[in-house]
Amino acid sequence: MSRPVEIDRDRAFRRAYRLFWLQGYQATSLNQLLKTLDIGRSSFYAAFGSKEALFRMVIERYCEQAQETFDRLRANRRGLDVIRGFIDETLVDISDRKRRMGCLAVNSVLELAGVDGSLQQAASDMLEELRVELERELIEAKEMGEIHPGAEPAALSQLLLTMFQGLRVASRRGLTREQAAASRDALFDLVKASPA
Amino acid sequence: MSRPVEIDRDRAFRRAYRLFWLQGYQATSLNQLLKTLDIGRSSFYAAFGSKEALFRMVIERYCEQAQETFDRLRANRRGLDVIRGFIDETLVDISDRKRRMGCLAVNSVLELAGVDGSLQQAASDMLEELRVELERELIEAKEMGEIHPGAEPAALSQLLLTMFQGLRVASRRGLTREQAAASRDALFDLVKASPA
DNA sequence: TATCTTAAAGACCAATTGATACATAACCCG
DNA sequence: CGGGTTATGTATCAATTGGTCTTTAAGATA
Repeated sequence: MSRPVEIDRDRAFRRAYRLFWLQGYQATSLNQLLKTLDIGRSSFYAAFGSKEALFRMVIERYCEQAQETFDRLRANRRGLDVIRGFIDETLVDISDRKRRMGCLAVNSVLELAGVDGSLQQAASDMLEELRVELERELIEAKEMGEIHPGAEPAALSQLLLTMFQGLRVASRRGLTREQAAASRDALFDLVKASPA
Repeated sequence: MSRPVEIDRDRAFRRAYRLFWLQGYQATSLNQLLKTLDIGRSSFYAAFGSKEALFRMVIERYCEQAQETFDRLRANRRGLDVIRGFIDETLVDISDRKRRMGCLAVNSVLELAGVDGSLQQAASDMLEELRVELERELIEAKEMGEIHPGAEPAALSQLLLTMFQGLRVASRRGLTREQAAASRDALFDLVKASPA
């Protein structure tokens, strides 16, 4: 039939994923991508369409990954433990280098504000999805009696998301594992106490 | 002696300030700057040195502005009221468009992570300065009995800064005035309650 | 008025941007 | 062993990037 594909698309995608996450969209040039993915220009465009299209896929994949993490955690936890697990996996129990990368969605929302509205929206949507997941677990936590019976999961999820976003900024500023753990604990003290 | 300056440097600077804040460093091209500042290339380089140098000045000015806001607020408030005033002025009582711009320091910390470490550091330093200001007022608040006598201003200032950063992200995502006000109130409930 | 100093306009620069076109090469099938 | 099909390598593209350099112009002083 034809010449077979030599390129390891998944491998290339994973590298692009990491590079975009690390540097952001604008700061990542096509040449750097080609070098990092170790593929030629033609292969790049054949496989991914364009730099922007690839970034879109990366964002999408990032969302799925977060969803998968939630689903996995829910297999053997419930309520606040799910949220705690998510924070641990994304903020505390990771290498310093990875913590430095922050959250791709948060990074993108800020970087792309004045560049590409629809890309920014995609990133923003992901954060809203995260909030919904948080709310879901807060509802569960309320039923389980983990949090105050008068607490409002919707409002509380908003507060949690804000804290999460703030921690991701701190993360990029060099938050240490110890500080991350302390923030997590403070966060949970706060969730359990609210409303006073 | 010589030909007199025609350029309104302050006016140009103010425009650059706003443009960088709105779009970020990378997304703002030199040509767009020249058009917006309404000056020629020569005048630009004579007045500001380079795009990067100008951005540095903008960041610096942004820090001063925040300091001035704090100083002004302290003229007739103390403790938590200073913090509340700061939040109101930077997050609540502003136009939707301005709220959309978020915080230049937060934006820059995320955008410049993979671009220019020293620029990023400058932005990050500003946030640390903000935390120090918050801590100062929390100490005052503690002496005034506004917050729990067992509260630790250092830790609480960290929490506040995290919330602040998170709100600035939310801000760029389109937080409304009402949501901002609600977040502010939730924040203060939390500060007064802590530690439970 | 002639000259000196300096500001501003704009031509020009190499380098890089993301992207395309075309040529080449690899493989399957007949 | 060709032909057909498709993947890859490379030359090339116009546009834009931030920045410099030369020229022109404006005023002050002598």
